Amino acid sequence: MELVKIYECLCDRTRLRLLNVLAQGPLCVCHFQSILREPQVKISKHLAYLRARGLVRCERQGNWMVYELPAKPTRELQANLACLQDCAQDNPVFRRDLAQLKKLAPEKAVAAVCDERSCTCNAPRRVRRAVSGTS
Amino acid sequence: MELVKIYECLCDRTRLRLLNVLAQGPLCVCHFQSILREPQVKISKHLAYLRARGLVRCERQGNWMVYELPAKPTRELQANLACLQDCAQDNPVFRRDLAQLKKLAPEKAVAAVCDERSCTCNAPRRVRRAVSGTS
DNA sequence: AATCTATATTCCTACCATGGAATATAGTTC
DNA sequence: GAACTATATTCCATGGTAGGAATATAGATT
Repeated sequence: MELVKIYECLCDRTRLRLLNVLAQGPLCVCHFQSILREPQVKISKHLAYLRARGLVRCERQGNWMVYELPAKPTRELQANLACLQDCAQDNPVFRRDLAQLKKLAPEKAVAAVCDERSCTCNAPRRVRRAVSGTS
Repeated sequence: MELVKIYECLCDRTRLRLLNVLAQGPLCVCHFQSILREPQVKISKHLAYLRARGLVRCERQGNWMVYELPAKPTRELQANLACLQDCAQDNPVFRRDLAQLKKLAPEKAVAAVCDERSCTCNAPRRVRRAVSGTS
């Protein structure tokens, strides 16, 4: 039963948040990181989980991987994503995520990829490197 | 997030079948057994799982436990049960289960409890007993 | 080619769920 | 009250999943 696979994807809080944000349009991984404020491994793994089960697709754009919902979802997937959208209305977590999304890309409704040069998502790594240079 | 709990309940094939049948009305455990053709432990455990998470209620009637969907489900639960109903339309397993249900209770759309005397759900046990009596 | 950046994968640990066999429990009937 | 019926619970083994730390990879930049 394919339906079970869908529900398996939906029964994790992080994955629900990812899908909720993705419903607004394609997005790259580091934006997910800063919107959900979750570590890179976690985001990446859950996206892989969703990808393995056909709930999302992804495409490379330079350094960035852009994730998106499938163009032609199953009837079952479509119904459940709509249901999720519906349920997300009231939920403070989901609403906050969408607010964060708008902050990252205020001009267009949807943020696709980070700025050309460097995105600020992984700030900590740059800091660590600067420190090591002082020795 | 309560929504996750709902999806956790939905991500098992047996539980989906139980909920699909329950959408037609209250039902006792042994009817579930014969409709799904699954062993008693399995049915009972999954019903307990659903009960612990508030997806079903139950009430004793003599020897029988009658399970039913909650009278006033959450908005979220309501939405997801409706979505499940929608998805179940096409699914052969779900359809077969409903057909079995109608066979058990053709007169009324909904079967509540087994016959007064003895229900035929647990036939194997009676056989075993007969055998032991021959010694 | 060396370095950097964004993302993925591997390894590990802890936990939770599933399923079946056996057993317990709570009503019912005789 | 003893036997029976419907259902629940316990015990056990197995497998899947989540999360983090460390590491790998692929493309970009210098």
